[in-house]
Amino acid sequence: MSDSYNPQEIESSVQEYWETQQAFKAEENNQQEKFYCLSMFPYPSGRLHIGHVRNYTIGDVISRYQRMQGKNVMQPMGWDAFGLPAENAAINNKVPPAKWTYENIDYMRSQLKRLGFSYDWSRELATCHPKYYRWEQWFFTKLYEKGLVYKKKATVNWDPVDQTVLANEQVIDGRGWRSGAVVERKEIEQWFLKITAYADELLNDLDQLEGWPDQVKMMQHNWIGRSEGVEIKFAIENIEGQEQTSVSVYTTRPDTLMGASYIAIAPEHMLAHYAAKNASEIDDFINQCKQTKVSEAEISTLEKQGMDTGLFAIHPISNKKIPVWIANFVLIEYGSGAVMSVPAHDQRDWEFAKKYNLPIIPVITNEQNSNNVDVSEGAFTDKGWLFNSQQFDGLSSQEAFEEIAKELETQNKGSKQINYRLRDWGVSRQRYWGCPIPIIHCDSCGSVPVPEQDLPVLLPEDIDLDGTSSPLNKLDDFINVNCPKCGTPAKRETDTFDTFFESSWYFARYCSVDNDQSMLDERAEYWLPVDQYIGGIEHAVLHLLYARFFNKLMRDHGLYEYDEPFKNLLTQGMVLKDGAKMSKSKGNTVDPEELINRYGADTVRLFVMFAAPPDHSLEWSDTAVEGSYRFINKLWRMVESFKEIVNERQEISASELNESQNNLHRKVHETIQKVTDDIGRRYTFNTAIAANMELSNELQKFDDHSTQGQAIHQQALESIVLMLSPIIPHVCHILWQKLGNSQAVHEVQWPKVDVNALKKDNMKLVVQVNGKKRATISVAANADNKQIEETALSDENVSRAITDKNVVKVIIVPGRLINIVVK
RNA sequence: GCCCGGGUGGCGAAAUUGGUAGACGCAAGGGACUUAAAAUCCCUCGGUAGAUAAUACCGUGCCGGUUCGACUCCGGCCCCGGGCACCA
Repeated sequence: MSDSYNPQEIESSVQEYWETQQAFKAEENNQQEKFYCLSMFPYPSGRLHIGHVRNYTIGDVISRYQRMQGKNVMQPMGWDAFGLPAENAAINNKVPPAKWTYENIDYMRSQLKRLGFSYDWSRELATCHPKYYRWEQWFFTKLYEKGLVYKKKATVNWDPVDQTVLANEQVIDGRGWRSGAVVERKEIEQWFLKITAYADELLNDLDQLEGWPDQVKMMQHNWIGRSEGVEIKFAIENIEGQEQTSVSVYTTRPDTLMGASYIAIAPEHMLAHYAAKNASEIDDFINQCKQTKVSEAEISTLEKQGMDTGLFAIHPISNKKIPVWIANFVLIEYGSGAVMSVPAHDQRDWEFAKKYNLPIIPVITNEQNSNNVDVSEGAFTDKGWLFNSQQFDGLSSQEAFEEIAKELETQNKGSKQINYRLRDWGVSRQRYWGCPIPIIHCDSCGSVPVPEQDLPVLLPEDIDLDGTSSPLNKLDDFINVNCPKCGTPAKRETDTFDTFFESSWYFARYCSVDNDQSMLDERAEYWLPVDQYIGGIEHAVLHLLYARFFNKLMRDHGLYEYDEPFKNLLTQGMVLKDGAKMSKSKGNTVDPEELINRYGADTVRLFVMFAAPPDHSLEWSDTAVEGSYRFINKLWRMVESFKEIVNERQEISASELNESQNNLHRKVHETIQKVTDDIGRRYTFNTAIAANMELSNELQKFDDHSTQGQAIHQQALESIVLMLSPIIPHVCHILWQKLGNSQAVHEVQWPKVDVNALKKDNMKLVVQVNGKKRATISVAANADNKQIEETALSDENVSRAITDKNVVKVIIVPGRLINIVVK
């Protein structure tokens, strides 16, 4: 009697086995090569979605594969537990965010366990727990002492009805999502981390990251955006007595300076406020510009609008007067909040100048000693040679860069400067469900960090939320404290950290998760850096840049020595259904739990790995899941029926194999070679699975009950079970036992390629004539080019294709094809 | 708007360094087994012509180029997706 495949039964029993054996508990061991495999931890939103399943299956396959390669593997899991959704749930359902979050964590943990991931659960962490966040509060106070933290005004989305700050995603068509009020930009005091102090290192160290996709490195490179240019000071006319009597601009194209025809400033610029004092239409315009949310995408897609301030700037070289305009697309956050506009040589400036009838002064042409450039249809943005530029005429753009910078420096009106697009990291959030910023505001001492012995600053958990302002502002017990320095009554900071703060260092804390005496310890030195990090491509810049930054901060604080946190990075694509990202609002989600109930975890894991390579987006298909289930059933039956014919384990004797045994033997080792490369190097799990399916198809046709037949058959089945065990671990655990093995499959060594088995007597070559396939020929594996050519030319189809023509040349690509070029 | 990806049969995909386009799977059609169904097994499966053959031509978003040879490289365009600093 043979058993039939019952996924529910075997999965729970295998999971129980792993748990009682503590099979995946990781311990530091200097005798063994370590492998730290990390998947981006989830936000505990309530239930796992398919994107999680995909991400964590990839991580688990890599972990199990590396374990079979003999590595000491650590794969932890935790929860990115602070964030907005908990507050929304609290408002909607009257349940405190902490309760909601911890309940979600419990549920999602049970879902992860049902999927059979090989996590070391003893290292689990949740960022909303004081045991975790106390260390980031501590670290923040250390950064404060080092001068890497400062306070400044920054813009937020303000809902004037709910009296609350809104996240960008809470602003819909310019209105607050709850109140429907038109949102305004508002400036408030916030804490910043000096990430710009590390801009050069963050940029240069990208070169070290050989295991990162070029795409991600390119995005970070462009995000940091290092540029070399000149900062130029334009004096403002008739503005004596004001705080600011000039305006600074930064340009990467000082060679176009003589073509500057106006200055554009941000609506929040000090000069804009000055100009608005006596002109109500300017004031109106500034207010109108405020009614847009704080996002670069939003601002750069706005219709370009501007208003003349009536002020004039003095051109630093020509001393001519040029007007100062307010423009809605100039960002106060970036640089000095002002730009010099050269409409002839910048497309955006050109469009603005056309719209408002401002002068367009061409000064660059693509021929030397010419003044011939057409800017009637658009700006000429290439570099070239100067004209119309006084003493700089005839210089190349590159020469002019130097000469103009020198002239400005001499006159004390500007200097060469390196600039970054990267801005300092604003970490303050005006929200409840986050880590309290450990600062106390004292009237006489200013901002005072909370002393180490008073940490953690606990977030009060039993609260009500109503959607207006932060509840921390209303908790007198929380706010009213004595100043740690002078002891007089003071106020506690009520802002919390950006949740990126927590996710910037969790990778390190897993190593020392139980340490209540310090943030990290020597165990971090053993495990770090992360050998393989896996997560969504949507994190390519922000999270991954902040984590790299935090890593350098921790290194510079002596917490450990490594420059970069993640050696290898795999960015997985989105999971789509009907061509759109799965989301609750679109109603196109698939609940993995239902699939597990129906088919078992192995089928779900197999499908998500088979449907597409990990970095592609994955198009969900319900029917295709059936196919994965069918394949597992087929594999099960193959093992069952093999057990019926086999008497006892037979050993392969290579010299005794007949042709079909030899062919299968070769196929087994070709498959091992391919699958090892696919999983170990290429991360193309889909083709690794396909190769195993191909081998299974051949094996199914193999009906040879002889001694050697059984030996080859056994090896083929065992190889398939071993190679698929990282992907479908439960069923492979059982099948491995059924094949007569006592060791647990996750502890077995990965199969090795026998190079002798790969040898072939003949090879097939394609014959092309003028690049078109005309025939396939078979020649001896050691045939020389002359023999290959003769065989090819004697082929019937080939000779037909070249009749009446002259052979010009013959190209032979070893082992692949032969191309006969004729005329 | 800016930065980064992607586009191949009815569908998901494969083709790893410029060398046989469509492996593997899904769906579909035909057949075997069965009283029947499910399950399983076998066959066909990019298009056109041809006889369900041999074979020929066309075919990897569009237009053009380089090459003996282009899904792959180059130039230009169209469409889709990700990110844009307070979603995570």
